[in-house]
Amino acid sequence: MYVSARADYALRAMLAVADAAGSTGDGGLGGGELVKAASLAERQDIPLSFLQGILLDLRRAGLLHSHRGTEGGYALTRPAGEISVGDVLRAVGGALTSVRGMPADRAGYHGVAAGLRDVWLAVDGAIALVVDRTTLADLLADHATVS
Amino acid sequence: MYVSARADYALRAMLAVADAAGSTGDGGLGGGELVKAASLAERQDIPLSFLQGILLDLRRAGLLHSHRGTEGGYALTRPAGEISVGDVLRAVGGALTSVRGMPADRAGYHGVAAGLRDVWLAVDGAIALVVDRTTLADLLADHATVS
DNA sequence: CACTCTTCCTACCAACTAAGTAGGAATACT
DNA sequence: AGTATTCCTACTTAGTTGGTAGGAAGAGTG
Repeated sequence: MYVSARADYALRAMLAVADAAGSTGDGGLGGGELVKAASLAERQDIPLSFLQGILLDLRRAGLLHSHRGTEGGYALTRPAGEISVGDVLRAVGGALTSVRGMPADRAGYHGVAAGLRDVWLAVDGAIALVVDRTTLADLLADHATVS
Repeated sequence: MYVSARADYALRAMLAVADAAGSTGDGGLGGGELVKAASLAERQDIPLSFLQGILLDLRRAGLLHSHRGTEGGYALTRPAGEISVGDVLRAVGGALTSVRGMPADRAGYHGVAAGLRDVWLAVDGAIALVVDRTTLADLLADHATVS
């Protein structure tokens, strides 16, 4: 699996939004506090103008909602426990597994190589199992126990 | 997971070599019949000069041995049942999972994103489980039952 | 209305990688 | 000597990734 900078930044930004909302006392139920892009960029060391494009993707995917103006910013549309890592990856990245740039399920093998398609599908399923089971809340909880 | 053209071709070529050796009656035990690069390229629709570089990688990784000259070609160094898909992928591709071009195990997260590293390691493990369990012989057997 | 702050959106640039090509040197057999 | 094949290096080309710039549109304030 290749995790692009875009996908990496997207996850870090989502975690930072979830953390900011959760730390204000609403129990991480989402939708509360608005966080500004500039604040996210600074807290996770992400180039601001690059981050803005990523946040736009996340909003279009329905994971964030935003508000403009002086008191504007971003917030989760759902509780952190209902947003999985896979949701975020698919919002910015497309397919989890790709073969030569194409999604794994249309490979076009012939002859003796026909079985390879099933291997890629099995890999895709195994990845999905991990990333769909892990939620943002899980990751935040890990962090809390460490610090 | 991203499967590059190189990795894809490598697997198809290995399968074609294994098949050619197996169909000569030695039971697929490897090391027998030599197959020419040109024959592999034609049977699996791979650009010949590109394939030659890939075969070189596979030989350097110890999966193939080669012989030059008029009756030259390539053959497996081990039986097809002892070569896994993961062996081939690692021979041509490097790490199975990478984050922004770096191997998954050195990510450098801080703050609230610290838990991400464990996610990537879990993904890497899940992929490895699939590709290390599947051997070339498994894939050839699948093909045999279909055709 | 005028002003400020923020998200929104498009276009663009530089660097890198992947995919494929070309041409020849080394080796093996006849 | 000659031929066939692997071996190896350098190169080209096209696409993607990571990142920047500059403004338009909306939201609040006096």
